[in-house]
Amino acid sequence: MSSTVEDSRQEGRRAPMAKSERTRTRILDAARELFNERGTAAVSTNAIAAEAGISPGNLYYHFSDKRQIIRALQEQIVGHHENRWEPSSDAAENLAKLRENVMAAMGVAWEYRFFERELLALLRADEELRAVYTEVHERRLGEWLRFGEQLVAQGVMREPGPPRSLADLGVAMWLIASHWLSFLESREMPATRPRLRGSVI
Amino acid sequence: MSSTVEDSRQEGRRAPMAKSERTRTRILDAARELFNERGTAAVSTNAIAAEAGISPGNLYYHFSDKRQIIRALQEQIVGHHENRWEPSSDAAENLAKLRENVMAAMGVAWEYRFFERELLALLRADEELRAVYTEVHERRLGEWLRFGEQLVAQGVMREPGPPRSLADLGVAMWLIASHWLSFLESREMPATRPRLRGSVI
DNA sequence: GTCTATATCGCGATAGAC
DNA sequence: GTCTATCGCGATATAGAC
Repeated sequence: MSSTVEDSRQEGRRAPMAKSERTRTRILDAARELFNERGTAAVSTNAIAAEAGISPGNLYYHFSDKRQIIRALQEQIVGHHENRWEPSSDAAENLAKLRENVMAAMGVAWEYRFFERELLALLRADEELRAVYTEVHERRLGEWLRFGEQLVAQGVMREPGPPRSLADLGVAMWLIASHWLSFLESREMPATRPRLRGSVI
Repeated sequence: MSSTVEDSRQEGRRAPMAKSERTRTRILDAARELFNERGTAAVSTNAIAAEAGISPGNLYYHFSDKRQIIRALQEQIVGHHENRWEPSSDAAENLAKLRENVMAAMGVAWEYRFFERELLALLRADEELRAVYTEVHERRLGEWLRFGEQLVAQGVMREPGPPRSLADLGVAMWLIASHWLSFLESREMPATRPRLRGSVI
């Protein structure tokens, strides 16, 4: 369920949802689930409504468009990645944080795996989506770089030798983190929590 | 164009194609191109026919189904990966082969990037596709393992320390090779040949 | 082999009742 | 806010002429 990820970084106690807000959320959950299974293009708004347990028409009260649904899901993803990678002056703490963040990134990548998968097509089809994506990832890579430099400075990690850079390492880690669980799934090894833990070290 | 990949492993001189065969090939090329751009579900058979320069009806003379087209593309992919990873007794030769194969894998992954991207959805939607996929990848991983063990035995490579194994390393390399170019593309750094070379070392 | 024409279906999106 | 009904469109797949 969505809760696996949902809980990790939200405020401890959630404000009671308005009725409208709850429906909106159920639509997004349903859409995410179906997108992951079949891909965005193969999922009709009708199917989303059915999965969410509402009428087709009602869906259009909350979202003007399928694209709007995808954009809303993107916002959720961005939210999940916010405010990690603040480097600490304590080396052990940073190492723990590194592990935790890679785990978290894997979890998010899994729950929203349709997004990484269809990334290029999605970005091509929606300029607004692309704008947000580029901006966020620019920022994220910068954060990772500062964090990585700190790790190197603290002797927790060796800098990769030329011609490879810290940025390259970041990219490689990002690629692995975002696709590892999907890979397991494709090999018919269902991605369970313990398996996730086992994947990180 | 497709030739980038097409040429790499085929017999030196291609037999002259029958008219039927040529149309079939043009359909597959068109489909691959469009699938990569927009994703399989978003591409109609009409669009494929148009891109291939034939009529919608004609397409159904050559393929009974969109699924059949995808299956045919899968066969091409499998063909491109056949007969690499035969370990040699010469260490330098193996190292060169490792590089060459990673490059080649990247190239294929790029030309057929829709396939990796939509993998889970595709496998879920087509039992036959899944059967071929599992079988081929089982075999492939075995080949890589024997190759990797040879590299270790020849002192070209260190075995990763526990709890990571040679198989894990293979998976990580596979993930990177299959997604690296797509990643570059998503960052708006178009994947050119030189960039490919630069990516491998 | 290839074309044009067409039947059938399901999707996206809106209108209007409750 | 939510539903049902419906319009218009485009997609798949087939039929039949050339």
